[in-house]
Amino acid sequence: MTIRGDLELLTRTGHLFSSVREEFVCAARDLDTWSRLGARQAARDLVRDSGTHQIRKLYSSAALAEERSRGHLGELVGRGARVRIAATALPHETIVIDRRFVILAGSDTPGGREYTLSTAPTLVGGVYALFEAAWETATDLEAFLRGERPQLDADSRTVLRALGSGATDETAARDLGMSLRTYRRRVAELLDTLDAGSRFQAGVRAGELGLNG
Amino acid sequence: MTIRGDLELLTRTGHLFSSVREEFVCAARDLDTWSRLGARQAARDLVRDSGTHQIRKLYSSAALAEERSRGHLGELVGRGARVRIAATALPHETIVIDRRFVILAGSDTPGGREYTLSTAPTLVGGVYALFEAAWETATDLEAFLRGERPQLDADSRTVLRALGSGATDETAARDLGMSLRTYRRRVAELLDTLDAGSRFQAGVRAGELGLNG
DNA sequence: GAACCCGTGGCAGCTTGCTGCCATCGGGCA
DNA sequence: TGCCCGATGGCAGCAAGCTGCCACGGGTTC
Repeated sequence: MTIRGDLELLTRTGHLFSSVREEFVCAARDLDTWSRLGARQAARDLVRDSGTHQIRKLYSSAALAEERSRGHLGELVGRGARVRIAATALPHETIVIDRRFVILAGSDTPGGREYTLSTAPTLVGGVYALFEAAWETATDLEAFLRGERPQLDADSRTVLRALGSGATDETAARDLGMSLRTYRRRVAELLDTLDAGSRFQAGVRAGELGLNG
Repeated sequence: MTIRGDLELLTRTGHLFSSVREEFVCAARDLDTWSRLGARQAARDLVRDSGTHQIRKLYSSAALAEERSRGHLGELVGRGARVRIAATALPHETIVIDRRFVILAGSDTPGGREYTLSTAPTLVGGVYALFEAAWETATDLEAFLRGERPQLDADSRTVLRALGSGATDETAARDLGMSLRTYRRRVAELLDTLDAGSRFQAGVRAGELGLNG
């Protein structure tokens, strides 16, 4: 079933949100959608009486950009929801309720954003399975905030990858098209920001922070 | 569009598989489905002329249970496909082609397995985004196979900890009460068993395998 | 233009890491 | 005892990594 526009979404699916029995899972890029709908309050209510059901929310790191959003997420966690942060963009909002309904958000169009609501078990199951897989390996909000990765620039990331490849400085520098001296400067800077006393230690840190790809 | 049974699936979607232009992604528990369809050969053909498009396959670790399957996966990789292993079960097979079609498999029913084929952009986009998230954090087949931790003896673990502490070889050797030469032998052995080409890489591996603390 | 800052890269000298070679030591074994 | 074997450690030489110094080029500022 296709739904066009936020208003229709609210009227058509509003009752679903208050009928959650066991589980409410949601994947999204950030918290904009619901704030735009003014549905933040509804979500809050949803969480409030969540004694009976489980709430899981998976966001991209973009959700942490604004201070306001961070506060809201913290509040959610405080009320019993589980929040995790995924490494990818999650451009399409996805909601699965009780493994019975799935709501997928499309892209913005002139006529308003398009949503798809479905109860087909195949569809719900497939989406749920993928959500599960993404959820399983995402990092907990708390851990993510604690881990506050020292955010490296693109340059450092390349160096990191080169280091991880096991190449010597010489070949790595050549591959990256920079001089040996500069490459080593980069490495030194990297060790510095990672607060590592040796390359080995830096490797461990890099691994911990999941800076590899 | 709902499809009931494997036969119908083949006739209805066969042409899609040969029309892949850019990308073919697939998430599944294991390789049974396609072998059951005798479609293994078709998949092989698909990969063969994959010069133009990209193939990504995400499986649960169940796909590695059988020797035969492992061989098939290796073959896939050899032909240019990228294979990763997810931590979850992935009970529902999912295929996305060129970000235009999505095929979802349901559960077995008396009348045959049920499949859903859709081209709705919202749906395809949503599924694709979730796939992307799951993919991003899954581990590469190669890394997964290698990851069977090489179980180190107590000695190596001490060395590992010393390395992780960031100390130089000299101080580390002194602390461990062994000669510099021996310490370095240990380190060399360690790099060998970790299959690392540099200390940095060894650090990453050690982190991956959680051999710290 | 002159003065300046900043990132880069070459050079040099030093430290650290790596490894082949050989001497040594201690433990089994005939 | 004499022999073998594996582990150890010293040594030496080389490779790799580290860093201070200075020069060059491209911006910016005055």
